[in-house]
Amino acid sequence: MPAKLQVNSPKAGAPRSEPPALSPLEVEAIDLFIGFVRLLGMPKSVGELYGLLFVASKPLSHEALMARLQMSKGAASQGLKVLRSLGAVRIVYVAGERRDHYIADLELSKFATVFIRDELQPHLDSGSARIARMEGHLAKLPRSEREAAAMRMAKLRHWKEKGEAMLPWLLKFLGA
Amino acid sequence: MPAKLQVNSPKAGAPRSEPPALSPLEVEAIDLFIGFVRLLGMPKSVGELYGLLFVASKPLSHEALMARLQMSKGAASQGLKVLRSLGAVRIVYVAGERRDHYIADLELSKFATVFIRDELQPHLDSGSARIARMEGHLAKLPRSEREAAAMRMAKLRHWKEKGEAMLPWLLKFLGA
DNA sequence: CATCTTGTTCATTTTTATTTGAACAATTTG
DNA sequence: CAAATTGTTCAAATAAAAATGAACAAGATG
Repeated sequence: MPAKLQVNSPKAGAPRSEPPALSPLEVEAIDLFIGFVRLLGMPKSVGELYGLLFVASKPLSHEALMARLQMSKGAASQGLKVLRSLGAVRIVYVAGERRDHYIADLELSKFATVFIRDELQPHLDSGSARIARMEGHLAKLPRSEREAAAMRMAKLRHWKEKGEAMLPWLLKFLGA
Repeated sequence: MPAKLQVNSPKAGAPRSEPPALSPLEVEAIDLFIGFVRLLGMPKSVGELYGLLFVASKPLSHEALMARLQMSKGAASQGLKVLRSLGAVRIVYVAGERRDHYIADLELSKFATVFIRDELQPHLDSGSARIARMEGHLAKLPRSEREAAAMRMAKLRHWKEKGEAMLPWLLKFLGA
């Protein structure tokens, strides 16, 4: 339902001008960030919101975002919540405006940092317990299989350590 | 339809014994790799297949995988195709057996390497052209917005370079 | 304090991703 | 070479993820 975009003209009458279409620059930025967030397994609405905010020259309200991206109120609300939680976006006060206004934090590292903390870290952290558990099961294997399996466990441990060694480095790299 | 799993007993009669249930070790491995492949945005069937193969003490046939994981023939075929293309799994010849048999390549780096090559690289590679395009659009912006936007383009370029600098290092790390 | 505005939540719908299973092609076997 | 086995492909079914929109809560405003 594209028609009847918004019926709340500020005071009355005036039939709410359409929000300006997206400029080529904006489209390009949105497209870029859609790809980026998809890579991190996030919904594309998050990329749309961040992309538009990234090139916006001034703070945009929740409603402006929603209107210009033709996105539902709910989707915008949820996407902005995610972006806020990443620290990728920030609410700024705009004089005389009642609505929340958003600006992008330009530190792209925020995305990666949170991804590492929320996705990678937990996997590695639970890894030790898991490997221990697996080594426990090893004992019950027939002798003939035990050695090969033990070798695989060693591989796993090796990779876990490798991952753990890499993360701090990665974070430092990103943070620099 | 769990009944009638397979009616092809090697020679005749004998009503095909159920495939052995998954051992705790296998379950643990499968669970581990499901998480791992999900992280890379792959379907969980791929993780199931690789997980089972990772701890298997001998090559498993397509059919054995399918039966033990209770997965359809199609899913197994497609999952194995993916794993083969990653180099994470290999077909081995088993004397006297007609069916293909698979073993896992234990180099987990294969997953990451292919992910980097297929997902990250292309994004970075298309990045230069995109930034150039965006800088083209910049010229058409009103003076007031141009500077802020130019700054953002600089940020983008910076991150692209950072990414490009990181990849070779990452690959070396993984490959070591 | 009644009314409006703004934003969030969540049940429902829509869209997208994955799996299934049947048709097919290829290969083997007797 | 007919019959049987094995694996792939793909249309259809199912499951999972995301978006919608209406109900609601929390302020503002007069």
